[in-house]
Amino acid sequence: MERGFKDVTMKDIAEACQISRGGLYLYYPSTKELLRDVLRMESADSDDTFQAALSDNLTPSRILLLFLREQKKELMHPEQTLNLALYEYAFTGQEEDKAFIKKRFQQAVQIIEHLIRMGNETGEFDCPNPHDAATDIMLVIEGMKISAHTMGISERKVDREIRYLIGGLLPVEAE
Amino acid sequence: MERGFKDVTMKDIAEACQISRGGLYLYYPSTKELLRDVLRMESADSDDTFQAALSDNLTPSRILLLFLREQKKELMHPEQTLNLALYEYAFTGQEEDKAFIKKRFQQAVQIIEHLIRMGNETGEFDCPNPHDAATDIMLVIEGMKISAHTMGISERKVDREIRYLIGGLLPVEAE
Amino acid sequence: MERGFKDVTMKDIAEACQISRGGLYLYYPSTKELLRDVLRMESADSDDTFQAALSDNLTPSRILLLFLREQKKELMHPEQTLNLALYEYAFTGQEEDKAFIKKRFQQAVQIIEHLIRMGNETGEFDCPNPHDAATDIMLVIEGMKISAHTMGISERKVDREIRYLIGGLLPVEAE
Amino acid sequence: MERGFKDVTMKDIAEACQISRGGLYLYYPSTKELLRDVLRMESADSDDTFQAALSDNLTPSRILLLFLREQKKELMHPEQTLNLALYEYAFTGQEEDKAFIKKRFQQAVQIIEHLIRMGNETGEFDCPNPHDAATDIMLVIEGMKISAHTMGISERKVDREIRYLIGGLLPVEAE
DNA sequence: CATGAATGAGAGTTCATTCAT
DNA sequence: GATGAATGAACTCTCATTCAT
Repeated sequence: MERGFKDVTMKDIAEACQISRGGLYLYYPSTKELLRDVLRMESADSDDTFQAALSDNLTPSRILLLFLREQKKELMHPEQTLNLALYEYAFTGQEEDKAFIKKRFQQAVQIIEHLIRMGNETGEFDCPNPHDAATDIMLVIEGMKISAHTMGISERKVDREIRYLIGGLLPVEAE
Repeated sequence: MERGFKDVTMKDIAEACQISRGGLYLYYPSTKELLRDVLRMESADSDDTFQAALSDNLTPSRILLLFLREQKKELMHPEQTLNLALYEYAFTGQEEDKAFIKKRFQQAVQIIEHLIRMGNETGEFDCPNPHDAATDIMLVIEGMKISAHTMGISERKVDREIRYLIGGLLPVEAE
Repeated sequence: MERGFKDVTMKDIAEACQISRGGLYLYYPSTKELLRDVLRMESADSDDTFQAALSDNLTPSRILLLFLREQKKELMHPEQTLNLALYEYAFTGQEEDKAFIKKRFQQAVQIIEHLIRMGNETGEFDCPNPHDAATDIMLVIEGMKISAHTMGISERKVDREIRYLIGGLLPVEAE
Repeated sequence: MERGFKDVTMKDIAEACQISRGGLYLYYPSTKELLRDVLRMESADSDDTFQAALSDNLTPSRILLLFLREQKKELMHPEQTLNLALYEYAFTGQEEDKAFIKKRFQQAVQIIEHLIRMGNETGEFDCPNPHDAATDIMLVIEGMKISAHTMGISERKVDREIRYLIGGLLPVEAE
């Protein structure tokens, strides 16, 4: 979180963990493998959160809103996030790394798509193209994430964007 | 383009320019200042392109399409782009750098907003909220750009997304 | 055999022995002591071989030839030999180590000298200076050993050299 | 000379040369390349000495004796010699290195062979097989060199061996 | 006895940066 | 202006060695 991926050194990490440098090397041969592992753990965590929400019997629009609010939190405090490290990691990445990141993205798209379809059935949503809409939402989030790191993003803007995204899914008479 | 910002060294640049290291230091004290200058030049170039299109008397939807196609080209060949360097540069950046990047982004938003308004007048578009729509478009592009670097993006996906974005602007009966 | 003395580490040895590093340290405090022991064992082995040959009632020239053939085998496959390790060990060595190696060398000289004297008596050999001749033979062998490691040595050359050495011991009319 | 090849570090050399480590790396990427160069220079030096002796119109036996005395000097002070480094270097060596060392050895053999042939003509020597004899002499020298490093060698022994080698070349009535 | 986690010293290596020429 | 040799800081990585278990 503090240094991102490119700038962090094994020394930094060893010191932060209060472990010797040699000791750290017993577990990870480089920052790359280490980050990979950390990302995997984090990924597992957020999956759990998602599943919990789904099994809580909330309405689709409610769950989607919760998801977007969760994203908002991260957008407001990008420096408490591993996103910067993830991006830098991805930039150097081989195909294997790209596959890992792609999978993360597409899982999110699928879940949102699923929510939209459910909402279409309950009448909460009226979206002719759930897959494209879901992809679009995720790309906007991705765009906001990177914006948060590169130029900063205001809370107002995030809120407006969330409303805009949700608005696009609602039936016309509801707008 | 080859190394991004974090990995490139003054040595790399000096060699690529066939200049001595000491000589390079006469012009730039670090890769940071050097990249800043390169980005500024590039920015000026793309502004010119935009202005030229506007003064060519094309319809708003046509210009927007041209703009999106231009973006598509970059998305298909991210390694021939300075985006990676720009992102890495932004990640380390101080407020000054952020302001520079934000300005670039907002100029683009303004132009797109302007095009949408023009399109609303000519009847090509029917968009109740030009500013939000323009912001949304730019965020999607930003999302696709970062995706192109982190996980790769297929031409099909880009095309579908472009259609989706334009589709959102068209009058209902035109869909 | 694989790494020589300078390059081998306690880690290598522990792994090759499928023992823990800590466990290895219970027996040997360093590669030096360990090698010393291995060399001692090997030395004892080759002494036994020699003694066996002597008590087999072969003629002196026969025994000498057997000895030289044994050396030849080692010269042809220096990488299956501890010679490299021995040399590297000797290079770092204190007086104690030198004494050990010198003893090995001089024992061999004595045996060869003894064989030459026996051959002189039976008339197989005609060598006015058995001690010098024996030293000479051992030095040539030493020279070939080091050559085998440093530049390689062909079988033909070894054969020729063996013939040359034996030839120098034979009575003039036998040549 | 002090550390041999395996133990010497770039740091040692940098300090001995009163140069910074980074500075040393400007010239040599590793101790290997550095030693290679030093050996080449030394080799050139000793070639010159040899050539000078040949053109001084001394008798073959005289030149040979001078050569052997030169070798003796080195044998008496092996620690002022690069032999140890050369041996260790050779031990790790690839084919290229072996070829270099072999060439050195064979050049010496050729010169000695040449001297023996000249001596045969002048009647100073009576050696039926100059090539084998020359090889033998060089192997003995090699044997003494390695002995000097591994177990030490006394001046008396060297003298005796030199006499023995020369003796083998002289006509029978001269012995 | 044996293990293996942990430490810490030290080697290799690369560059940002300076400066005499 | 321009060069490029030189420096020195910092980082990676590997093991000899120790020690609690």
